[in-house]
Amino acid sequence: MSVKHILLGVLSWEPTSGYGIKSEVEFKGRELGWGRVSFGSIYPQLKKLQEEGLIQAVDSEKEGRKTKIYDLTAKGWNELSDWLEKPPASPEIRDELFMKMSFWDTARSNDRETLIDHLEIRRKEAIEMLGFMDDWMSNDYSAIGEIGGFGMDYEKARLKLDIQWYERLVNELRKPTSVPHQDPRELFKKAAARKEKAFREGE
Amino acid sequence: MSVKHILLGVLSWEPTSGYGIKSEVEFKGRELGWGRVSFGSIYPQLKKLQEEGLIQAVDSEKEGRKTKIYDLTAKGWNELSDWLEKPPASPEIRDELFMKMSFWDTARSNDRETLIDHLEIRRKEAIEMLGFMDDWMSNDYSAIGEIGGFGMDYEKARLKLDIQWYERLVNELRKPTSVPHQDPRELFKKAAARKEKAFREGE
DNA sequence: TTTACCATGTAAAATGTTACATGATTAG
DNA sequence: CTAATCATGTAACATTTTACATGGTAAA
Repeated sequence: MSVKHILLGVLSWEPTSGYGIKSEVEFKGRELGWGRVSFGSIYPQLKKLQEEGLIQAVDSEKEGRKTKIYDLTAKGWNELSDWLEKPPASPEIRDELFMKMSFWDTARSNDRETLIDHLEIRRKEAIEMLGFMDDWMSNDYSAIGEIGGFGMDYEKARLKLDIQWYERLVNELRKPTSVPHQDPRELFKKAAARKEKAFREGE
Repeated sequence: MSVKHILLGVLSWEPTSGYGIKSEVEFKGRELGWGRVSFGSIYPQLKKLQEEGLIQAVDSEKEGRKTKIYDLTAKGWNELSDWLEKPPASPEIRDELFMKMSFWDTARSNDRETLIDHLEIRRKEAIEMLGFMDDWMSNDYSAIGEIGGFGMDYEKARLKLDIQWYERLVNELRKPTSVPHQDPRELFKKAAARKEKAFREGE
């Protein structure tokens, strides 16, 4: 969790500024299991980390620019290393597509077209991202370590699975509607009745 | 985003209490792309949704218990449906394992065993979750709709990929260390030097 | 009778985002 | 010369979690 370790980690790659960290996260973090980080959390955190002695400002080589370049201190390297040693928390996946699909059967069951649209957008985005990762992994500028590289390979495998699945699902949705998968307590039937009743009484 | 639509969605399945919503989310939501929801956000939100007229308290069948059962109003059904119509936001994946792997090469490069431990834990968790989902999808109580069922099928495919990948990665890590994948600017070499320097100066 | 579970709620703390303010430098 | 990008920072707002307070019911 926490921006703190993202900042320490990014600085472990190379000393940079708050602005530089933002770009790194924007660029690499997107598909690497980090969320986003805003300036509003980066700058105060950098200040705090400096006060705690985990990072320090180093001389900026970029003349003229009023930029603060930070690097890890010994304490900072230790903090980062200690954090890596702890078992990672379970992944937090918040995917509105899946949330929406969970509710589709009760709330929008006779509209398949909109869901197909959503899936097509996702498919395009995933293909784009895969291309982006391929380019990125074969450019002559970026550093990819052994372990970090494994992570990226996996990310690519996952994207390929996603793309396949989006395609398969669109095909399924174009076939005629089938009956609910499993409904021992007739919840779907009841939900439809509740909905209808709500509209009768509501208007 | 937002607890709001999770509450509306869960209530679309079946009228229930704040406590009941929490259980549903704990139970199903875990692997279905929702985050967690705490009581501290459920109860205030339920109150708010009731004030806004999106949900209403219905008679509790459970005699004796002081429990408030909520159901959607017509307005609530519309709100849920409108939300489903909008293209889902991009997935937010926050996986500390991948974050940690991104930083492993600079901060803990000569410790492969700890990472193997992390991966083994993940593998076990994924296998457990897969078993849980299989049980759950074949019990005689839970309702699974057509669309929601597709989501679960995909989730299972993803878990299988995860398991395979954890295994493959552990195998890779047991082999001797290879050189960094790609390092045109010698960042890894420089990082090692910066780290060493920080410790020399720091102590 | 005691433990586990069912059940609701609030206040404080943590965390983070958005929007704004400000200004320098570089590329076209 | 003007747009894009580099660059830092704060204050207000939003969201959510944690911790606490409270109490009922069911099963062992």
